[in-house]
Amino acid sequence: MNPYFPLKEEFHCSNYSQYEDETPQPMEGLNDSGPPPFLYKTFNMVDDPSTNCVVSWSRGGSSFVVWDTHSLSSNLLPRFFKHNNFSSFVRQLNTYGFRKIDSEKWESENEGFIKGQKHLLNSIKRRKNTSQTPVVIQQSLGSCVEDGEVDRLRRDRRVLLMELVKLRQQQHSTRAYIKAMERRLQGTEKKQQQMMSFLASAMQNPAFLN
Amino acid sequence: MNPYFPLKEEFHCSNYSQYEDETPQPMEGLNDSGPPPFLYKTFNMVDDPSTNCVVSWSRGGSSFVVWDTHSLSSNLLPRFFKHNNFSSFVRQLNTYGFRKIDSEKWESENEGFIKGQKHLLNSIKRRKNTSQTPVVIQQSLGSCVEDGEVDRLRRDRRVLLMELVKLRQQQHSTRAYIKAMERRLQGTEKKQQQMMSFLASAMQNPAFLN
DNA sequence: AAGAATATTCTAGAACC
DNA sequence: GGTTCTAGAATATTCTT
Repeated sequence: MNPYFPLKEEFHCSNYSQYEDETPQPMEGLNDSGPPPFLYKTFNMVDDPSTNCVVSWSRGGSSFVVWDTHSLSSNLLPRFFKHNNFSSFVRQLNTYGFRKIDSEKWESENEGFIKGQKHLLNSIKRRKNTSQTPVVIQQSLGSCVEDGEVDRLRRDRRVLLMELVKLRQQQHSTRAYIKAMERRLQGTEKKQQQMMSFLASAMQNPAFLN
Repeated sequence: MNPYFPLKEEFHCSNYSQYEDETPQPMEGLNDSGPPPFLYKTFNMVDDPSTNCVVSWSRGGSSFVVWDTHSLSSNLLPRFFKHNNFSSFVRQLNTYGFRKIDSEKWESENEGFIKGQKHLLNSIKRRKNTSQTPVVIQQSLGSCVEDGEVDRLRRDRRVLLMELVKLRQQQHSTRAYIKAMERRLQGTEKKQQQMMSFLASAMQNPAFLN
């Protein structure tokens, strides 16, 4: 599976696409690189009305449906990505937090993946790397105490100890991260509360705004 | 994806199958339930010479090749299994210890999966245990020499391993907690954004509030 | 060019049946 | 045990600095 194939087929969907919207593209923060390639590529793929018979937005526009997985992998994926494997596409979706939401159809969803809201793609975060743990714990089944046994045991213990130290360090930094996040969350929720009460006052006395 | 579709296509492979062998079927132990369904179904599927253009044994017969994944999933899988998803098929192969051995072709292998050796299927074991606490540290009762040191080392190792397992579990749940918190934070910050823009509108046009 | 981030591939975990 | 969906892990590849 290492394809560089040209595309052979064209689409002749019964195309009910009425030149949807223009996705105003909110002029992107000037020094912002924009959403990750995978996200905007997928967005464009879903958004293209000429391929709605293969993949399209759902009715509400808050998710998308792959109507023909074969055609998607054979014809669409290689247009946008460097492969034609549906499973690779799915892996990426999961990495970016998409969820399959229908056991009958192939329909997937993500809070930041909304029809006409391309700017929301920036809110989608890729899941981070999990800890690189080599794990060299190999088991042994020495029956009696052989000459190498003691050495091996000593080596094992050393490796395990190093593992432990590393894990503990990881946990330490993780805790720090959690603390920071908790503070952030608290702050945000407090601000939200304040804004709510401010809004309430404003609604009771609109003059207040001036 | 919950299909009960009839099969539409037939195979017209340029069939170079010359009535291979008869797979002597070594009369199966009488009180033996035989290999798991997945294995013999897959074996039969691969072995069927009429579908060699879709899936077949490799030249040596020690592995098998899927030549057409689309056709396999659409036409062959539903004949043998209760689904038509290539990924589900692959999942089962992995569960039974098969390995993909060629990055170009889709070729997979298992020591017990050999052309003409159906009886070997019985040697293939399904993987099950999840948290493989892999090390079987058996305190061999009759340690031969210098038992003091060895026993202590063994005890150390056991303790360290348990420590490791515990830490890993902790980390796992910590990650879950972080994930939950990240979601929460994201939601809150989004709401806040929305409220801000709402407020902005309201301030520009206070009548809006009524 | 090193090092980080993202993409692709293959395998495994986990929930559900 | 089987099917499905998601995640882990190992490489590739690309982007950044």
